[in-house]
Amino acid sequence: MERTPHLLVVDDDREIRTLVAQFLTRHGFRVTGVKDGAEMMRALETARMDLIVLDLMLPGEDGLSLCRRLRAAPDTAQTPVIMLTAMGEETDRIVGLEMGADDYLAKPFSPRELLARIKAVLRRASGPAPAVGAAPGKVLRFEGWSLDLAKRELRSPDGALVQLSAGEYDLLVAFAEHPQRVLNRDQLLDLARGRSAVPFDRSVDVQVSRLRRKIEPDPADPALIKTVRGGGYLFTPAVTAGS
Amino acid sequence: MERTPHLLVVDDDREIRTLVAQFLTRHGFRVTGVKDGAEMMRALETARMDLIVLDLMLPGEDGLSLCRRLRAAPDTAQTPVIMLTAMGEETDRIVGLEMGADDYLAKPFSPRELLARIKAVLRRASGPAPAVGAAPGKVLRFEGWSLDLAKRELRSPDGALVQLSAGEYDLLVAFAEHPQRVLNRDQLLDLARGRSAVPFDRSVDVQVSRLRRKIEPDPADPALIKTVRGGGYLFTPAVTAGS
DNA sequence: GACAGGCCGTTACACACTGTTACCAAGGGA
DNA sequence: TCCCTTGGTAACAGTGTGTAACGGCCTGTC
Repeated sequence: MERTPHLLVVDDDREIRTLVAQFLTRHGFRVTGVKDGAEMMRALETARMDLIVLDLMLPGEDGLSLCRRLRAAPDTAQTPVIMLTAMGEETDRIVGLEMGADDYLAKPFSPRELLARIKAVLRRASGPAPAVGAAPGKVLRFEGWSLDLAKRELRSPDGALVQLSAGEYDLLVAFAEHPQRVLNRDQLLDLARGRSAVPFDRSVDVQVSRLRRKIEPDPADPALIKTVRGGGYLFTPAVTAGS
Repeated sequence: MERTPHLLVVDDDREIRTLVAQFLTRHGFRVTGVKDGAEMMRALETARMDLIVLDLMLPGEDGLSLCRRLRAAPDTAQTPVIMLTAMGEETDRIVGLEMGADDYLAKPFSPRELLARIKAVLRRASGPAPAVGAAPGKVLRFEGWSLDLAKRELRSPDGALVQLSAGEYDLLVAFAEHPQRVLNRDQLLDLARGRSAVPFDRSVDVQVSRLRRKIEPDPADPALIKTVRGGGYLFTPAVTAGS
């Protein structure tokens, strides 16, 4: 998505609305602020929105009901919604998410957190809708290597297909999606296997060793996957995403 | 090994400060308490902090102003701040968040809540991965040497890769990021290891000795890392940051 | 259902790293 | 000069990491 994402902020508190709008504008979004559901609908008729920040408590029709209506309309069924609620009540969160909100934020919230969640939701939404078994058709490239996320294939700089086991592939994706950042064993286990470490868990070390054997020019002196003693592992190359 | 997060508590009420510090220490943090902005700035010069708990009402410069200054300085622009205020006024909250605070807590607060928020903010701060391909690897150069922070690599003036252990690398980064400044053993330990010194701690001396062996032309008469008797060590070269 | 083959977690051992200790030398005040 | 303090570094021991080997599990084939 090249163009500036356009956000719609729906909140009846003028101060919050303005503040949030200013903050998000400073961070590179186009922002429209409205005070209730009626204004929201009018805004949606005139412009396509990339994401809606929706307060739960609104005069007139409340956020939940509006969210349901958004989901029902074909034009807005796919538009991500982040709900704001005054209370951090579990039930609100559950109901909000059930109504189709993509994320939820309890007031008082920090603008930074809202920003982070907006970015996360947009990132999630920007990939093509996950069809059956299809990963986003993305290719990650680093140091001549290319990692095709749709095909689950790795090609070496000379274009040869490198056979990776499922575990090696998942680990490499975890690394390639978090480059130049030290990842500890827990994080890697979580990213690649979706589980957490048990005491004396050495499985990550062993998988890293196996992966290095396949992608490092000199596995004894690794260049791509560096060990950070006491910290974890670091994927050193700059990674670019393409298709 | 996760390093213990180091928190800075800024509050002019000695009792609150001590109480909070004790509580947080019991829960596994390293805590430094100071009473005003001047002391805060001094503390930040000597140690890198992972999070700052900042009272709004302070003698001298107030919390808001300090927060703005923290955000403006490159070293602390990323350091999370949690604001404490005596009044639960909405405007204070908003202004605090606008100044760049990450979270906000109204006095009187329960230590547990503070703890929960600190943990949440730290989780968030370490949180989402930077966008793929976004991080431009920084390189520090001095006297022909280049220290690649993304790859964790050191190259000598003739371009050869110099193998450093994790500890040697971290120590060198600490030096290179604070050149031409005497750093005492406590500061070096904090910068490079994220821990504080125990009595009779000589580990810094030993690591410096090991590092010198690898980067000094003549380790017996060091030129890059000078010893300051009774003071600490001094990294003498001018350092330039590039990419 | 039996079997083969590959994958992956566990274990064990070798080796590298790092904090501690000890001893010696250098620095500096009296 | 003596003597105490401070720093350099060798030696050692505890800890973390690399990786070979093993075995259980799953999958595909017949």
